[in-house]
Amino acid sequence: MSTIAKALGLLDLFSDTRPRLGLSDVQRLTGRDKATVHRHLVALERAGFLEQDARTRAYRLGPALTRLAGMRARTVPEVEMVRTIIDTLSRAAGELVHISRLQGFDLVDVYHAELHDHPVRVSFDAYGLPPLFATSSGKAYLAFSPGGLVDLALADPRTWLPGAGAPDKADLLADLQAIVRRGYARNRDALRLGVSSVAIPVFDAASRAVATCSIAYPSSRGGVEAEARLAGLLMAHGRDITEAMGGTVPADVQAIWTPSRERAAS
Amino acid sequence: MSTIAKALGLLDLFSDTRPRLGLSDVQRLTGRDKATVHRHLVALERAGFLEQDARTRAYRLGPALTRLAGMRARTVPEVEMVRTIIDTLSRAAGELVHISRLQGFDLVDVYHAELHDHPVRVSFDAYGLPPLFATSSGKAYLAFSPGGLVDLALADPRTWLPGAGAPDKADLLADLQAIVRRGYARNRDALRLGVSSVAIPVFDAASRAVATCSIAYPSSRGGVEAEARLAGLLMAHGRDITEAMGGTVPADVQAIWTPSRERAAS
DNA sequence: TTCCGCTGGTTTGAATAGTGAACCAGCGGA
DNA sequence: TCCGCTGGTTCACTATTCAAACCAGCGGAA
Repeated sequence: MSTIAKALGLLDLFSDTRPRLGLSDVQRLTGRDKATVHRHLVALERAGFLEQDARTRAYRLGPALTRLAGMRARTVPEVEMVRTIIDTLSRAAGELVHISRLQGFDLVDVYHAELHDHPVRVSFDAYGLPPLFATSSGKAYLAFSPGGLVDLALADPRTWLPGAGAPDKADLLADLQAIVRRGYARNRDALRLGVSSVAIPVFDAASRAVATCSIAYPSSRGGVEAEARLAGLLMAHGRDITEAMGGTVPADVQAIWTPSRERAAS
Repeated sequence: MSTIAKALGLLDLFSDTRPRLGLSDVQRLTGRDKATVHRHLVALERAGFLEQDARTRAYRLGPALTRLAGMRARTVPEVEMVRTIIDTLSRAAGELVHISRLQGFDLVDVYHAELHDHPVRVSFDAYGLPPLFATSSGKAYLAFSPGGLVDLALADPRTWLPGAGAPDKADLLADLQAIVRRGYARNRDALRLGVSSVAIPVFDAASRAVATCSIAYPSSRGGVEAEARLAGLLMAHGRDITEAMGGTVPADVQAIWTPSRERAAS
């Protein structure tokens, strides 16, 4: 493991629930040497990736991150293009919409939008790297990926529902087939009670699923009709999203996403 | 110079005008060894701080930055984010600097600093909620906001100068246009006799004005030169302030804030 | 007060990483 | 075919990391 990876890994220790860490905290969490950890923290602080509270000496995420993230949002067209679509979608859905990319079996947030003012909203820890099988996004991804991937994913404990062990393969495959037929994946209260979601895959230029777009909503807000409405919204924009990211939706998927009367009209 | 500093320094090579860099570009810009640079780039990419275009093999800023910046925005109070900048600014200006956020048409204090020891100083009532048109901050905000907002503000008596009635719209619009051209708003003895101030807007991620940063000083302390010095100071830090709060300065405003010789140099 | 256990931070020689000149392969143009 | 560029890799040499001991400061308990 490279020094750089180790140092950057320290940034991942910070989370919504743990926003401030002291030297000893970091040392305990990583199990690494204290002297080294300290030098890394200082290096990160010098570069502006962390900043240190003058009083408590605790470290927190630094301003350089904001600066660079802003630059990325302005200069990386993928983000720019996806942003307008997701914003529109969030407004239309009235819920939290987010788009995540897959790195290994981790779902990492590319962009999310919450442009509405429901008093009750899903407060989503968009940056939590949830297990694949615990999310509609993860299932949407697997459903539209080559079969071998499911076995790989099943072999990795990090993809399992917390405290639930490996999912049953037969059940899972049936589930994934249903998703393909339906055109979208769904979740009700799986990862967190009271939170439901629907998700569709996003494809790359070679029509491989590489990312997902999902809408999360409070289960209290709706049953079957709400799900149908939100899933319909997602599928209606599915092609736009994939194309904004430079990809192509496979014809068979597009056929499911396009209601038959529209297909007849076009 | 540590390995970490070198690697993180690579991220600073990316800019709005240079968003995509190949290995050779980075090597040339840094003057460092190609093998090392390559290893650093790969490490950054693995951590998600960069991503590589599959086709051109060029690197660009990665999604981890968005993820971490979002976390920072949620976990670090905005006061903390701007504090160091405002403190520095106050020391450099030798005057009272404050940053206010707009809630409706009220300017509410986010943070202020007065790190100097002039015997004569502007004593500021941070909780006074002064009327919008009576402050340089208010005018800075309106000048850089969509036109419709002016009419809304004019319709609200709470924004008027105390005891003065509604401002004349034509005068006001001319005033606001001058502010946009100048890059900052100013006030002399408007709200309180003997108190002058200069102000610039602070923008959010969508480049909308959402707050202001101003410097208040005793009118006795200076005329045109003092104003020019303080306004210059403000504009020089304008981008830092906006970015510290997670926002983006619109290109046209940045062009006014950046002296032409600096623009030529970069 | 004195002790204790914690905190952040620094120093030491032995082990382990990172470094950089030279190298390779691929591509587009003359 | 050659050239100059690109991104990427290899292997002696060297700088960094490791582990442990150390320091100073703080807050609570005896």
